[in-house]
Amino acid sequence: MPRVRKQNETMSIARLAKHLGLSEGTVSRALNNYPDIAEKTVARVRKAADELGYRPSTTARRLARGVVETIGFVLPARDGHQIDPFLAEILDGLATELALSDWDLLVSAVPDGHDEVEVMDRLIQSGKVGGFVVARTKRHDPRIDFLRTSHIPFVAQGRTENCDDYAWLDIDNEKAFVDAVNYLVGLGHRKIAYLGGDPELNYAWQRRAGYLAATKANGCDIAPGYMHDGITNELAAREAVLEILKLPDHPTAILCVTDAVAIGAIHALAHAGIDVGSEMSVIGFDGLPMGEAIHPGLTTMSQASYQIGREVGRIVVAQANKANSPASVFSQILWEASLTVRGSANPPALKLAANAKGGIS
Amino acid sequence: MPRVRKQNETMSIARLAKHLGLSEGTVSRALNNYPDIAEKTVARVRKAADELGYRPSTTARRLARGVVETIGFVLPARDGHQIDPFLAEILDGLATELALSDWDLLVSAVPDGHDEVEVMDRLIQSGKVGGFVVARTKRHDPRIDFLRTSHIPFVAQGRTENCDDYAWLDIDNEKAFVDAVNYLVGLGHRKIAYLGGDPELNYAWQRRAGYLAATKANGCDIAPGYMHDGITNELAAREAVLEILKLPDHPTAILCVTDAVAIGAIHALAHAGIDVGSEMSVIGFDGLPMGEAIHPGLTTMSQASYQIGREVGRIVVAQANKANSPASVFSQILWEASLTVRGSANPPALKLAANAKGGIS
DNA sequence: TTGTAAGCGTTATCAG
DNA sequence: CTGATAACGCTTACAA
Repeated sequence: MPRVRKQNETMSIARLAKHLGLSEGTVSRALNNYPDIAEKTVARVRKAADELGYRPSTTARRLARGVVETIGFVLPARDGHQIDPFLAEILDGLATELALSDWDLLVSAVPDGHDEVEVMDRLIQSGKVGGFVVARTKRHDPRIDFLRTSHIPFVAQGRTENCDDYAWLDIDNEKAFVDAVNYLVGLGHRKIAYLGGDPELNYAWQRRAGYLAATKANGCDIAPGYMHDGITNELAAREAVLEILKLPDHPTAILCVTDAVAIGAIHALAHAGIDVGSEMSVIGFDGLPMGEAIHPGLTTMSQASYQIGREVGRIVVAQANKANSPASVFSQILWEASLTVRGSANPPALKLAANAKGGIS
Repeated sequence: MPRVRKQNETMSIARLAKHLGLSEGTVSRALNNYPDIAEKTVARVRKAADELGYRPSTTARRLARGVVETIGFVLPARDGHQIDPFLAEILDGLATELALSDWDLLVSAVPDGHDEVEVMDRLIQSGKVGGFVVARTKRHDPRIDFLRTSHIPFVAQGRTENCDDYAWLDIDNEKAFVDAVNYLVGLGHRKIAYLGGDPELNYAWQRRAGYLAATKANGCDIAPGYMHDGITNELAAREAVLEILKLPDHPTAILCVTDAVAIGAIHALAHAGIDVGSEMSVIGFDGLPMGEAIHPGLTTMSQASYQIGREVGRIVVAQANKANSPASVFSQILWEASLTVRGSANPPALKLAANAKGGIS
C-alpha cells in the first residue's frame, strides 16, 4: 500500500459499485446520463448514490476528463487603494452565475514582486483554471495579450484598444459621458469641469473622450484648469476641487469619472461652503447605493455591475463549452449606462434663486 | 487509447523523465526535495524542469496525495444589499495570504433557493476545498455548527456565542463601543443615541452590548427612541435620524454600528440643517477610507480589515498543516479597534460657539 | 541513490 | 445493455 488513507469514510464509486453489484463503469455511465444504460439500472444507481451520499471526486473527474471547470479571477494588484465596490459587485455576480452553471471561481491575489500575468500563467500551467475573467482593462493590457496566446477561454469586462479577436462585455463609456455632458448643457451649463481617472485604464480614457467630444460638439470651451486626470479616490477629488475653486472663472458643473470621486467632490464643495446642486452641479458614474444616501443625492450614470458580472460569467462558460467551434466567434457586448437623476445636478440659474432665498449676502 | 488527448503540448512528468533518462519516481522526488536523491541529479532535474517549463498538474497531485490546498469562502447570500467594503477587504487580504502559502481561494455564491450550509457541504463532499473561512458570524451560526461536525479545518472571522471549540479571529466589539461611549462622555456628552445593525449578527450584538454597558456605567440614561436596531444601510440610517430629530429631548451624539450607517446619518443630519460635529456628534465603526473624505471627517473605531483577512488566512493554513496534532488547540484571537479622531465628534459645548460664530440666527 | 509498480477515483473504449 | 480495462499525471512504499 502506498499510503495510509482514510478510505473507510470516503464514498467512492468503487464502493458504490460493489454495494450495487455492478461494475464501476456502469455506475459512472448511469450517473452521467449515458443513453445506453437500462432505465431500471439508472434508477437503482441514482437511488443508492443518493442514499449513500455519493459525490464524485472533482479531482479524479478532472484528471480523467482532462477539463477544469474553474474560472480564474486575479484581483488587481493592491496599489494602496482597496477593492472598489464596482469590482466587488462584479465578483458577486460572477460567483453567482458560475455557481448556477456548476463552475467554480478561483480568486487569486498578486504577491509583491510578481505581476498579474505571471500569476495567471501559473494558474493555467498548473491546471488550476480552465478560463479567465479579466476586469478593469487598460488601454493596452498585457493580460489580454497574454491570454490571446494561451489558448484558454476568457472574457474581458471592458475592452482594450484592439479588441476584435476576443470576447468582452463593456459599458459604452464614451456615449455615457456624451450623454452626461448633453444633459448638463441641456440644463444650461456651458462651463463644465472634469475629474478624470487613470488614463491608462480604458474606461477612464473612454469617459474622458466622451467629455472632450461632447463639450466640443456643444461649443463649450474647456478653460485651463478644468480638466484633472489621475483622480482615483475621494481624497484626490477633494484636492482637485480646491484647485478648481481657485480658478478665476469657475465652472458651474463638474463631471466625475466615478461616484467615489463625485462623492469626494461633493464633500469638498460642501466644506468650501458651496451649495451643491445649485451653485455647482456634480455628476458621477457607477450608481453606487451611497449616491442615494448623501445629500444632495448624486446624479449619476448607472451601470448594473452585478448584472455585468453575471453576464460575463455566462459568456465565459458558454465559450468554454463550445471550445470546438471552428471559426470561433466572440461575444462582444456593449451595454449602455443610464442616467439616474437626483439632486446634485440642476440648472445653473438656481444659484440666483438660492442666493435670493438666502437673503443675506 | 481511451481518448484523443493533446498530450503533445502538455509537459508531463513522464516526458520530463524520458527526456532526462530517469524514472518518473526519481524526477518526482528530486522536485519535491526528497533527501535521498543525489545533489547532482536534483540540479539536473531542476534545470530541465525549468527549461521545459514543467509545472506539476495540481489535479494529479491532489489525487495522489489526497489533500486539497484550497480554502473555500461562501459569499453571504445576497439579501439585496451588495458586498460591503469590509468583506471585500477581508477577501483581498485572504487571497493575498493564501497566494503566499501557495493555497488557493475558491469563492462561491449561494444560488437562490439554496442555503450556505448546503453549498459548503457540496464543496467539501466533492473534494473542492480542504478548509473554510467563514465571515460575518451570527450569534448562533449554522455554518459553524456544520463545520464543527465536518472534520475540516476552518477559521471564523468573528465569534459566535459558543466559541470554545474552534478557531476564530474577532475584534473586541464590545470594548470598542465601551471606548466609544467613554470617549463621548469624556467630551461631555450624556445623551447618546445608538443606530444598531441586525442583532442576529454577532458583531452588531456585541457593539450593542458595549453601548448598553458603557452608558449604564456612566449613568447616561437611554431615553425612549434613542436606540434603533436593524439599521443596515445608509437609507435606513437616514430614516432613523429623522425619527431621532423628532424626539422632544434630542441626543447630542449618535453612535453608529458601522461607518456606512454613520455616513448615512451624517448626510441626513446635514440635510436637516444640523451642523455635524458641533450640534450633533457622530461616531462610526470600520475605518473606511470614505470616512476621511467626507465633511466633517468621520470619527470612528477603525479595524484593519485587510490585515484581518491576512491573519485569518494564515491561521487556516497553519491549522490545515498541523492537522495531525492530537490535542487540537485552536487559535482564538481578539484584536482591538482603535479610535480614529476626526471632526464628527466634539464636545457638545461647541454648539454655542458655532451659533455665536454664525452670528445670524 | 535510483527504478519499479501500485494506487488515488474517475471516465471512456472496446468486447461481449 | 454491461463488464473489463487502460488511461489521466503524479506520489510513494519497497525492492534493487
